Amino acid sequence: MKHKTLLDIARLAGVSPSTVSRALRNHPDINKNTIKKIKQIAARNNFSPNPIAQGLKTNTTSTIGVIVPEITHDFFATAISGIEEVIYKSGYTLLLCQSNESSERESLNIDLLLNHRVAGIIASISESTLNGTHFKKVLKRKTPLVFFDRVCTDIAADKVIIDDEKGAFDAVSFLLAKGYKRIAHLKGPDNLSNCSQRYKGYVKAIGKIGIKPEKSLIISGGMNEIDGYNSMAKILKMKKRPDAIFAVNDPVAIGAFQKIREEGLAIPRDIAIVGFSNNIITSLITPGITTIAQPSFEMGKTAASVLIERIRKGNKGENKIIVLDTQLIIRDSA
Amino acid sequence: MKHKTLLDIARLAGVSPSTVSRALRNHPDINKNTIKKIKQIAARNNFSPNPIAQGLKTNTTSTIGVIVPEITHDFFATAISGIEEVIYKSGYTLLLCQSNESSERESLNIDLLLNHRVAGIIASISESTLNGTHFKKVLKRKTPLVFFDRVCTDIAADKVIIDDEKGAFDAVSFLLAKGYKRIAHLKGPDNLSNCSQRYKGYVKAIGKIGIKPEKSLIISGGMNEIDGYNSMAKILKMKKRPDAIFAVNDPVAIGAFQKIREEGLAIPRDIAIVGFSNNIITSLITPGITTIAQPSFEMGKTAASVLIERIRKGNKGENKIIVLDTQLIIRDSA
DNA sequence: CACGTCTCCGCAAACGTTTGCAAAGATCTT
DNA sequence: AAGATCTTTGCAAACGTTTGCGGAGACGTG
Repeated sequence: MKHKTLLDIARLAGVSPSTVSRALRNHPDINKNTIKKIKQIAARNNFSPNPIAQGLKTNTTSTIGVIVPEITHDFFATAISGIEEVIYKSGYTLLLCQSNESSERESLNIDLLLNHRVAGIIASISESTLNGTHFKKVLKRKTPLVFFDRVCTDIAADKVIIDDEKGAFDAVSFLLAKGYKRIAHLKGPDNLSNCSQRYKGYVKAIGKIGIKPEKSLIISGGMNEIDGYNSMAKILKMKKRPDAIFAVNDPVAIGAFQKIREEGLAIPRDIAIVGFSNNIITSLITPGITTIAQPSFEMGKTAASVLIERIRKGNKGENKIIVLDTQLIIRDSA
Repeated sequence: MKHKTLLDIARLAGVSPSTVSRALRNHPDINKNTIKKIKQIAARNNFSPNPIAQGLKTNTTSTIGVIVPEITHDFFATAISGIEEVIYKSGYTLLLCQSNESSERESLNIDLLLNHRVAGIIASISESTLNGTHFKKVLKRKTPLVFFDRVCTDIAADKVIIDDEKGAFDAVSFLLAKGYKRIAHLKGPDNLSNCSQRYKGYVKAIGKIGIKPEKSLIISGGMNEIDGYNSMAKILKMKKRPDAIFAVNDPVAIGAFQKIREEGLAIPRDIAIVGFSNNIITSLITPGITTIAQPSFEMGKTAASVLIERIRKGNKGENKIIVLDTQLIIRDSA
């Protein structure tokens, strides 16, 4: 069965294609009755205009491109879910790309999306993205762009983030209040803005009580479980172990958790741990991991809303930075 | 900056647009040297043909539509990741839809994808999809279609599944071998083929040692944690409790797990539990949950490969049913 | 030399929309 | 009654490709 075209509807209604085109979009030039008649006929034939032809004519589509490092991360999966919800309601569709934490792949994804004439792009940058040169292409094409969570600081675009520094500060302050003295930090890559912010929060919190951060207690690594596992292994080999761990995110905390358990140590008795993100899993393991709740679904939703607003306004206006709230979730790991 | 067009390249090369079009696709009618020259010029101007114009002309796109019940499910997230991997490598892009377990939404998603002239569709049906009438539209449009995991039995399409009956049989047999006598089953919706298959496997396993399944030990519910939690609550109220639980999937197992823990019971001492899918989480909680490993990433990859093969062959040929292997993963919950 | 056969390329139509412009008829103004 | 203005519609070009067909020139053949 073939799709009906504007011309088919025009013939059925006894008018010209241009009238149908205008009628379906409630153009004020068209008579109210004509509009009603045409809409009826269109509905009866369940016609909807070919988005490809529309795209060709208008040089834009109703598709929104999304680039995330990895779909399988709990945080990104639920953020995408939030994005999908508002995009869907607004009549857009979602073109999904995965950078696999590779900057080159990210750049190719951008080319792909621009080539597809997406109406806008929502992105969270990869671990290996050191600067935003490839995002400049997006700006050049005047394609609306919004970052969420992992943002590019050198690119002028809307940004939806959380107060990572404050979250980290809260987490570490909590540990300090509990009486822990030597707190290690499993740090993420420096080029990721949120990681360096979390690091700042860590430094600030321990600085507040007059301690200087010990170099040896700061272990840099990636954002995955395996990274937490490896960093923890290093820590456990130290002669003077820390009594608590602040992990840059939950997967890293989980990795550390596993290593600690493997060594037969008890949490929090031998070593305490707090994470960041409030992935579901932190509530299911024993002991539950104290963490910072990050509104992932909400972040996806607002990123999408902000983007759509920008699209509707013709990509005009100041760049917004929206900061969402975090919350300390206390469980038994500290 | 505007996108370059075929015409721009044609002018630069001093040939007609048709020649450029053919040259870029290595049409045999075009002289080898001309091809080389045109390709050079195209590359230098980093031109790539406008997919929208191509789509209009050829009435198909290089986009593949994916419909899943929920992106946030571990299983679907990793399956999507697998899909993305092969789609990307093959030069296609991924249009993602979420049915939110709603059959109507699923139907709308199908309309959307067909309207967008996707090259093919990969789907896993929703919990509330009782029959495949809305998938008939896909067949009518002759759009290639492949189901994975949750398939529509009444629709002629390629299918990528696992042997759910065997998986369930293995899981329950394992419990029986361990000496458990009264095994309850937290069952999924009957309309989901894989759920009814798992149920069959359960019945078969306990039938094999001469026991008849007790009606009261079979609790129907959904596929989420909350369903497992609620079903478990019912079970714990029974006067004569089962000594083991076989859950239709891991989220349900986790829900049951939480309820059991809340009641202060011990796993597996008071009650044993086995799940299905091998979500990461089952390995992280204590005790680890015995489950059936389901190759989610692999399923996504093969679904995509099968679809692309079908697209390339012009949607011809027999419908394939590909059954992937499962594996019993023994942990401490039984 | 006349003809057929290849090789290579361009013309122009087509895909299904959108939109500037013109124009026909209706209504108003003086 | 004759313009002027407003309302409503249609014409035709355009968006950037693809593709059937035709044709110009090169080459071979008898």
